[in-house]
Amino acid sequence: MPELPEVEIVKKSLKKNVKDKKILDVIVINRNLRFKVDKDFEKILKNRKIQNVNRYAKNIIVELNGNIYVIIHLGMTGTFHLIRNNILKNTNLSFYQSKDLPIKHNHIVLIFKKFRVIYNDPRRFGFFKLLKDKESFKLYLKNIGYEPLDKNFNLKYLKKSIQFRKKCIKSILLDQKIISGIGNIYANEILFRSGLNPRKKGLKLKNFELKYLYKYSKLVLKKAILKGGSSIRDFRNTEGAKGSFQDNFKVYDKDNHNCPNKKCNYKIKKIKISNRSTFYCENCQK
DNA sequence: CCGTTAACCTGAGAGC
DNA sequence: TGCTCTCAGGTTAACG
Repeated sequence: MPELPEVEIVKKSLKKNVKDKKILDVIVINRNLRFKVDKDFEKILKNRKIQNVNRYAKNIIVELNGNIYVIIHLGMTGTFHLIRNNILKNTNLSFYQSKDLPIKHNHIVLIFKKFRVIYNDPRRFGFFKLLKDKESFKLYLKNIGYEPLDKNFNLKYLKKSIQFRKKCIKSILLDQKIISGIGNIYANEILFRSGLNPRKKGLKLKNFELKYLYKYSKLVLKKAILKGGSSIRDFRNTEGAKGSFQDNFKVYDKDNHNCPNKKCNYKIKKIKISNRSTFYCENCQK
């Protein structure tokens, strides 16, 4: 479920706890995630030191000594739990789940000296991808479109990736190969703020509309990160802080609510675009 | 090459 | 209670 802002929060919590720590052991309980966990995953990670934890779009990048990279994607329901030795109370690293370690769907356990980190994922849409050299890591990133917070994400990039496409702008925003990091919530929110109808075709967008898209995709994601992400269910990060961007939703899950634009008396509509729920105001978004 | 659809999974909640 | 149906913050193989 997490999109760029939520993955950023998870990454920060993870980084704070595991950077410069050595992985003493690895247990894979279930290899059948979106991609099968590599056969030598345990062997390669064991006794390696975590040099850094980064993020690009919705991918968490764990950098280990010896040019080993682990790309972690949380899919729809992936969460991390950090459990300190000899302390019964669990510390949750994740969004969207209870503070306690779930009983079912724990798939991967990383054991450190003073704690262990457990990956839980009921639907198993997430993955752990092992990349064994810098080249394959670079290649992996190359196949992802720029995220709105990337310095290369600019008007020129938007023009060349949007203005010739027949598909609708919402599908473009959700296509990680074109623009990465945006998911269903933020696509809806960005389009409302940009005054763009989600069904509008990419090639119909005018330059001034691309400028709005540029502005609001950055702005919405940044603000969501500042607010600690969005959440519909309970969650805590390691500081016990809650995300609150859900209070700033203007259209997502607001069908039949009044349009937030005070000068408008229309109701927010709910439609489906390529099987994803889409919320918009037909008066404010042209 | 392009765009759309079905499929991958489990669990929560609504309606009966 | 329990059954069936729909929906969920994601991605991608397969198809036309």
